[in-house]
Amino acid sequence: MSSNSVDAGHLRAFLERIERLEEEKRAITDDIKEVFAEAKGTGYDVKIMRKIISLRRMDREKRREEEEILELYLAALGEV
Amino acid sequence: MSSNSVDAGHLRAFLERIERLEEEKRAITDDIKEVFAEAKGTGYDVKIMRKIISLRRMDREKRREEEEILELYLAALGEV
Amino acid sequence: MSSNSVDAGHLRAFLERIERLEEEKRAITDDIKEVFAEAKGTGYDVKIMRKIISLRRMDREKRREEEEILELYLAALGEV
Amino acid sequence: MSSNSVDAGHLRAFLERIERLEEEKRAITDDIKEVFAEAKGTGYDVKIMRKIISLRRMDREKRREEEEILELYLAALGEV
DNA sequence: TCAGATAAAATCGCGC
DNA sequence: GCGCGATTTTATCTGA
Repeated sequence: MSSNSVDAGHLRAFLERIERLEEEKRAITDDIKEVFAEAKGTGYDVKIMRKIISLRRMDREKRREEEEILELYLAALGEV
Repeated sequence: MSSNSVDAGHLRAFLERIERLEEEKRAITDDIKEVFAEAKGTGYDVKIMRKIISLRRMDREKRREEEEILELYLAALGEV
Repeated sequence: MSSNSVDAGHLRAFLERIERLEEEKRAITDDIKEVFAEAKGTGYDVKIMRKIISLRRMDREKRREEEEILELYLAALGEV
Repeated sequence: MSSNSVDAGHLRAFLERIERLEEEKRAITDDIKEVFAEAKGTGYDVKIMRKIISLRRMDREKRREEEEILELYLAALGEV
């Protein structure tokens, strides 16, 4: 940034957009907590649930990374 | 937890609710990043923006806590 | 911490141990950078190398998490 | 990179060197954590310790940079 | 109170 | 050489 003519009103708009989004994010975090609490109340083990979710996420990420490396390999072959 | 009669189909439903919420959360995180990127493109300094947001959040929390303590005082007065 | 009689010389010793370890860590980080640079000079694609390393690390972590969740399941069964 | 004649065995050697170094790095990270834990057990505040370490690092960097600029000045003088 | 999960900040390497 | 994106590191927060 090198100009001091930046529009402060514009900055304020950016800040408020971010703050609104952060509030939404916090609400979702709370929702997640509630679902865990509800599951726990139904008799499920939260720790196990977290592990399952973690493993499922790792599967997805692994698949994604494998696709990425495949593309990198193909791109490298294209350069041969 | 002491029963193994828990309903696996129900567990699956909980997991999927959580995963959906986590996805929404990630989407919002991305939105926030985008707003920062846009602000940066407009010439604002992201690091400074983060500081401002952090300070504003602290202000809000401080005000909230002050209101809470005021209510506590008022409640205590009511009991006099 | 509630005592002010903490031994400042002892604190200094802790700080120095940490600082020495951090220095060792930095040295290793530099070594890693050098190996990447050497590999790059030999004609390898650093991005692909990083992806391979990342995938291999994910494999190891996945295996570890699977063992952990197995133990959690066994522990849960023990409580039936 | 334009050749596909890269030696795969050589690549493997690079990857293993890096992975070994990363493991050493992780070990040191764990050592650092342990020292912090030990210090905490002795009654020190980890957060404050981190701040002190950070400040000391900044001091060292500042001094280093000042020396660098001094050398630059001296070199410039030598060219007069 | 503590470890473990999550989010934020700093750092680094790559491409233009 | 510099900004951008990815990775790593630090700090905060939550739950046991």
